[in-house]
Amino acid sequence: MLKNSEFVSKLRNSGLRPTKQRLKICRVLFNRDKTFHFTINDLAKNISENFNEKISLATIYNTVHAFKDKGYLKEITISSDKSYFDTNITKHHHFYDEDTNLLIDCNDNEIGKVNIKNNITGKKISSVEVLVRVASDTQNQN
Amino acid sequence: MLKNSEFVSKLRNSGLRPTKQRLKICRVLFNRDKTFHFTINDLAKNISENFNEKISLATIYNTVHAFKDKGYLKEITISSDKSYFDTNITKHHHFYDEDTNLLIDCNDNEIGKVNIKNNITGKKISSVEVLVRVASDTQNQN
DNA sequence: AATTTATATTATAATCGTTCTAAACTGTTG
DNA sequence: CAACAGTTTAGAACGATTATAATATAAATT
Repeated sequence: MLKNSEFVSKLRNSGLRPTKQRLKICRVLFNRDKTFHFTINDLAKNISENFNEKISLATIYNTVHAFKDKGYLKEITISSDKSYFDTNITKHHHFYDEDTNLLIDCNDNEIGKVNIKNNITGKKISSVEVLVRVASDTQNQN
Repeated sequence: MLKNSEFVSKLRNSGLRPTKQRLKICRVLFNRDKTFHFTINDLAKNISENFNEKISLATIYNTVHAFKDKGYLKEITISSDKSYFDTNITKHHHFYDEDTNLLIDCNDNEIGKVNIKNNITGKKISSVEVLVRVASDTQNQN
């Protein structure tokens, strides 16, 4: 629940000009109680439905990627044709419900720490991500 | 290191006709000592470079997806624009080297069992996948 | 506050990977 | 070997994303 002026400084601090479009997208993404998952398409739809003034699709792509590069968003790839963004940028894992196509955040109550015993020599771990796919009992398994 | 006749029955048993193209792809994918990771593009390139007779790209897509659906291949999605297939169909996890774009299989010596304490109510777990991204120490982290 | 400069936005075109199409071909069955 | 269903093929179509280049805006400079 940030104020507009807070978004302005957040953007300035990361070298992004606080344009009308970026501030609007900030409000849509970060002016909330809870974090959430979205696709570019979800976001574009949300904006076009809830505001009279439209934002070009190219700008939406640019902004989401800029926010991701600055660490304000995380990208979660489910399959080659499904990419979600997450406003929760803390380390966490996900359930993916194959019935509803919904992502659900996990916390330490659901998935214990992943124990990495040996890393590749000379490399540093940049992230560890667990994806648990779930489906209703009656569903086909693979 | 399977013989051609073994591929023929393997295909027949899963309801796939053993066509010339599918058998050639079987030989490229499964006539090896070690399992490996590949992209559709890798495979198409491999075939066009190493055989005089070409296979249509559509057939390569169809075949890889058919093999995946039959459980002879696993798909590993790294990011929205990178999808790999794995001829190792056992349960295992991966390191992804961001410097070289190479996938490396993990076994239990590298990553311990993932402890899923609570699943979503009414759902069954269809898969659990861990992806550990690594990069050289000097690389930018995110 | 006007001017200059750098950066961002826009609509549209271009691109790329993948899937679709429909005609020709091949494997299988009787 | 005839008939049929399944497969392959080249090329078209598609959809998501990125590039383009003109216009607009923000910031820096005067």
